[in-house]
Amino acid sequence: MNIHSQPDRAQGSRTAMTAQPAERQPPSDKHQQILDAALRVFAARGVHGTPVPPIAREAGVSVGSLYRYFDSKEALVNALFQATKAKLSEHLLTGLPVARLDRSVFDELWHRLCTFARQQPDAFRFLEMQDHHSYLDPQSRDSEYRLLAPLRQIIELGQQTGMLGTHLRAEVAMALFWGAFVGLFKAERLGYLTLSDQDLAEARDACWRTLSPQRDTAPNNRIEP
Amino acid sequence: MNIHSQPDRAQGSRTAMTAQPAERQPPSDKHQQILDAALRVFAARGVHGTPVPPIAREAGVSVGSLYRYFDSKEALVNALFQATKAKLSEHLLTGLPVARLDRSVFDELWHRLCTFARQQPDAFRFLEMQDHHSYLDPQSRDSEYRLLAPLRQIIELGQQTGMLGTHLRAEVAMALFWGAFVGLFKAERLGYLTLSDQDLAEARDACWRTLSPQRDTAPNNRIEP
Amino acid sequence: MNIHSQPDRAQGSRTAMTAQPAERQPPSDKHQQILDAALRVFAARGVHGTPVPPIAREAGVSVGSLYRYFDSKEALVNALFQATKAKLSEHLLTGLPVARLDRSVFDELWHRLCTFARQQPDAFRFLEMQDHHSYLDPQSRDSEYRLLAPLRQIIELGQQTGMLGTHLRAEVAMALFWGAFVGLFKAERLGYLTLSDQDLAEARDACWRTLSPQRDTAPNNRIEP
Amino acid sequence: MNIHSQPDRAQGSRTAMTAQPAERQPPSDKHQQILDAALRVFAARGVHGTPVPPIAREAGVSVGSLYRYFDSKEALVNALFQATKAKLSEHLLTGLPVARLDRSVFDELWHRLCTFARQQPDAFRFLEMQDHHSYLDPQSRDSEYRLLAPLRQIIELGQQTGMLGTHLRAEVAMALFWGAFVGLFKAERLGYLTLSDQDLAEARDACWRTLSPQRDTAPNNRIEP
DNA sequence: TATGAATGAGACTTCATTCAT
DNA sequence: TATGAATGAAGTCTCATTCAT
Repeated sequence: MNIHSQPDRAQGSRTAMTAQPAERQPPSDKHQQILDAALRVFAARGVHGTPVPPIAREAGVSVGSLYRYFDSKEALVNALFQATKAKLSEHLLTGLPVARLDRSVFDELWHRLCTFARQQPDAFRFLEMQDHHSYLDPQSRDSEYRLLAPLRQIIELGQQTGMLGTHLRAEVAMALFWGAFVGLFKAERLGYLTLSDQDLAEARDACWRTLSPQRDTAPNNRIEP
Repeated sequence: MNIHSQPDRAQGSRTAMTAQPAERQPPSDKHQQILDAALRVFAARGVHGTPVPPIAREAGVSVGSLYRYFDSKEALVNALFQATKAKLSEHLLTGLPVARLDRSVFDELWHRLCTFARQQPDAFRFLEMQDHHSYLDPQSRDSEYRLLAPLRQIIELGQQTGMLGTHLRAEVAMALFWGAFVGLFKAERLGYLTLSDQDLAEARDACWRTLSPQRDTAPNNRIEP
Repeated sequence: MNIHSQPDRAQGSRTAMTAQPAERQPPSDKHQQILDAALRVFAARGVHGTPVPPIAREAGVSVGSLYRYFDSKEALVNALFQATKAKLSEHLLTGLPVARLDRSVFDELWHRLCTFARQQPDAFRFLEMQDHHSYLDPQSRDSEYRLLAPLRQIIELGQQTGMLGTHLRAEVAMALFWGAFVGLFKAERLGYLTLSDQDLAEARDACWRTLSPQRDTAPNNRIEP
Repeated sequence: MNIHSQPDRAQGSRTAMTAQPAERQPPSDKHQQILDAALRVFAARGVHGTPVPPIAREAGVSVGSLYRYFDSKEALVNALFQATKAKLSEHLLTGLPVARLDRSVFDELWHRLCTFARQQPDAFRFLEMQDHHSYLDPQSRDSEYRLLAPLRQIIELGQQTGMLGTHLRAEVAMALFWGAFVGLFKAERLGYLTLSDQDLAEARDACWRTLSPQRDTAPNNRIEP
């Protein structure tokens, strides 16, 4: 059983939608070239820090052409955001066995996260950026959700099947887990550490422990001010 | 043993002060007014997305005055970054007993993180932003380190005294923990969940479990693709 | 016989005029301090290149005080221009025997020009500047004339008494002479040469020769293009 | 022997060109249009006194376009300074016979100076301005020298061949001569006189007399103060 | 269709002048 | 009267977008 039971249809319907007026060629060569170039320069210099001409230059097209494929810089950013989220979503979820969330599925998920962060650092960095809110449209914000929702479902499933503990609400568990993973690679990018394979394995095990059923609960004995 | 001294009183008095007449800091120090205003607008709209005039307006001063207090917008951002980092640093570490990192100290630290994120959401959000690298000067980057270094020392101390497990390198443990906490409040800010006190307590316990000594290690049995 | 037959009266009347409303003290201490300071900084950095605060600082007064003595920066520049022109005028003409323009009077005039350029280089440089037209008022332009007119009269007198040649109209003679002198010190200021006393004496003699009665006139035999 | 070649034809054609349709340079080269416009407005209002938008307007381009052709206002001023100095240099020196500096060559040089000052008054005025030092780069200062050096060589040659007197060091002679010429046209621009052809011829003869070998030297008998 | 020069609104910053103290 | 912090109009420059070629 796959999370994305019909991944191709979803992709197909999006294609059909934008192909209507024959004025945009979605998977055209240049379209993709521009997205790829934009990802590179945005990851390097940020969205606000990058004028349009360098994007076009990096893509090997003229500025005028870029505007034939995207209505505006903002439209380009949103398209890129959604495409990149979709790429991550696909990378993480396609073919992931989710009948039950056991340790092997978790390890697989972790592995996929790591390969994405390692192999597509620009994409990972771009998605991480937080000055997005000023130009992301509702649809883009939605694409954020389209990635997180399946992950939360997996966690809920794990809790229902007893593979994960119920000491955390699923949303909270996911926020912690996702934040921990992002924090790991952010720390590496900022130069605070270098992640060896062993580090990643140990981090994975620690995260699993966090999510798995508890054997004890330490009492809250915070120092009262 | 205290790192600094009297955190709560300082915090308390600041809170009381802001409740005074005009809802804003008293006009004692225009420098501070501008920093406060900048924090609000930067948190709301990002640094690149905020022109200087709105900052001045929010601070209740003219643009010219703003430039009397800060050489440039970039200088303002850096000053704000350092001041905010210092505020967080002070909030977290002042008076924190660090002779040994036991559960009670950890809970206190967690509590302080939560009160900071709750009481000063703009500061928390501003520090989280990731498009900083394009304008932060070396001194500002340094201030990042001045917060993280003590935290890492605490973790190392915990590992040496056996209160924390050694299954994670201290840097990795800190990156995971910090990322998890940030992820929690980021998820709330983005509207993915609402954090109850119980959620926070459960998350705290889960994080402690992650860091505390392990009783077992699950074998890596990832599905090979 | 003096050129300025009643120098004091002219000065006196100007004083009386501005002393009327008792709101400007013309020869007051600060008034003069500001003029002196303005001359220094204008000579060094140009009028447009100098903001008002540095002038006040150089004068040892506050900006507010400066504006009590001068209505505006433009008014200050005009007052300075007129005062400096008057200073030069006085330096050159006061007590100069002009019953007849013979060689000794010419030499005296040259000597005075040189001492002014040497002893008050800021004043000389300031008067030389040519971006004046954008802020000089008619009265200031007039002060230019008040210096040149007596000089032209001297030349005319010299021509009438036969001490100078009549091969040049008086205005033309004066423009040539004045330009030559200015060119000399401008070249030195720009670093193209260093003027020794002998250079100045030789230049003086050359200028005298130019103005004195001709013994021959070379025919115009320019190459026709 | 010629320094360069065919000055008059180049000059003539340029003159003819400007008489074409639109009163302004043909729009062949926007770079040149901007330089021409800048020369006009700078000559009229000074460099510091002229904002960028009027330059663009005078050139018939937008401000943004101006910045496509010149990195900054300062870069524009420097480019203009160098181009104008080169134009003057070419106008004066191209094809000038300099095997020996005799009267005919001197008259030719004078004629060229006059045509330049008459036909390109803006260029002449712009070069004369003295608030240049605050924005001219080393290369521009160098271009000043590239004009003066050949002139000084000509004077030195004239002194060596006995056509000019040796009573003045070459640098001094040149400073006097150049200053005298500048003073002449500056006086006309300021409205102190109007130069007829005869005035110019007489001034030319007077300058030649100043430079040519002396027959006598008057003793210095300045009045001692 | 593709190009990239041109546009001009709007960004950051300066500075002549004012005015509360 | 003296001060200098405050003001905001105006300056220099950038960049998302358009359009003639």
